[in-house]
Amino acid sequence: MAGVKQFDRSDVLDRAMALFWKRGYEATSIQDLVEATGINRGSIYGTFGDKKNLFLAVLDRYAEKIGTPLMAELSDPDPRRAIEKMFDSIIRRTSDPRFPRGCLSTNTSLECPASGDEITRRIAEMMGQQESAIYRAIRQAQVEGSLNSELDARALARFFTAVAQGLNVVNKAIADPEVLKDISRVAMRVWDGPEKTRRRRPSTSRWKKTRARR
Amino acid sequence: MAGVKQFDRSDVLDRAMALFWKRGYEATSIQDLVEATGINRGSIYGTFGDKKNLFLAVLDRYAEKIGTPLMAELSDPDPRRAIEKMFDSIIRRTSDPRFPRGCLSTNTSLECPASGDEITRRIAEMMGQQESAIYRAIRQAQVEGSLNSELDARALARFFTAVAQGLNVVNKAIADPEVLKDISRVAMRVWDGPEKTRRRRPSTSRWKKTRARR
DNA sequence: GTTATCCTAGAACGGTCGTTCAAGTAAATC
DNA sequence: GATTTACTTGAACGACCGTTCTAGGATAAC
Repeated sequence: MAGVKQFDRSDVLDRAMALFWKRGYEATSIQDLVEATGINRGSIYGTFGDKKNLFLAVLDRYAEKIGTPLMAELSDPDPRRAIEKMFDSIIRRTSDPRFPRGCLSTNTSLECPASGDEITRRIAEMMGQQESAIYRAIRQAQVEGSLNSELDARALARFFTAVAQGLNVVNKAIADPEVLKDISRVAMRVWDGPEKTRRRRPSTSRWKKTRARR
Repeated sequence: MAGVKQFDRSDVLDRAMALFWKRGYEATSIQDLVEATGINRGSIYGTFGDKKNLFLAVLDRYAEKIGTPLMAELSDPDPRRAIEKMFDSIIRRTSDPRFPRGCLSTNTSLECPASGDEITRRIAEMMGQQESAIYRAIRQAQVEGSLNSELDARALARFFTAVAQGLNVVNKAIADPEVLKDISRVAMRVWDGPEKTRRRRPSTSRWKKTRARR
């Protein structure tokens, strides 16, 4: 058995993803990955480079398999429904035993293996994409007239992004979906609060700026 | 120089805390701690036991130095002001160069060095205390009549706890306090949203239950 | 002043970390 | 069928991990 790859790249990434997701980046060793994926050390290094590069490939896979479907929930023309669906999707995954707790990128973000490195940057980028997707959903509804244009779309997007992260953190600590539903339910009340903060001049997401600044 | 301790325990814990906070649990080695604290390996093991026990001592110190002052912000009789102050305190710490990014317990919670171990339990407990403190502030205002008793105090407490965690996550990724202020500001709108979820029968925090279940 | 006590200092432990490499083999190419 | 190519395999690398241990010296007790 040689000369041709004995494994499927995506399959290996999925198994590696499960391990990193469950145990974290630092705590997952190459030996663990060898055992979990079934392929040899040499093949891992030959295919992905080193541990960091493997993890970056895993992050891409994560964005594709978990992130993209999550953003797709935002496609509902009613932004409230859209964001509610996004939260529901997060909460639903919580109860699915196929997935480890929390969120791979949130987990790794806080683990922070050296600030300012490529992994941290990549994760900040993913968070920025999430905020942007929410922002677009809100803005579109405002342009179409179905949502009050006085609302500060950027602030709302930032808020819902933070709540999503909060859900992931809480979920890591406690399993009960009822807690998460409470959080989501209360968060949904911000739409028509009385003190509508004045809309500011349009500003881009700060995520990218931060990334460039480092 | 022997026969009597050459270092101050709290001082060592503070230095260890800074390191764990900045780098995370797994990524911080005993050697790093030796260099940062200035005391010898033998003294660390003699005083604190092993790495895990040292970290648990650091967590206690963290609760004392960071957690307690944060909870104290909740003492304002107006629960809205109380929680606003708590958020402001988190955001203020963000801009203070003396403190590393994020929150030590949130960071470590997601790093998760083996689910169900003592560290994880201890952190879940700390989150539970935070939720309880918020809950008490809300309930008291309801009993005193300054806050609508129809509001679901438990759900609100869970929500504000999650937002606090979300602030910590976002802050780890981006430095801009304006983003955090947006999040806090929007979160404050939930107080008098129109669809006041019905108050449920009183229920204790789920944190402890989850803890016991493991 | 002697003894007992407790802390310090740094060498040393076995184990595991991420990574590399030489040897071997099946498929592809001609 | 010979040669090349590409992947697998498992041993081996040095470094560093968390932890232990021994030697030695300053203090406290008597």
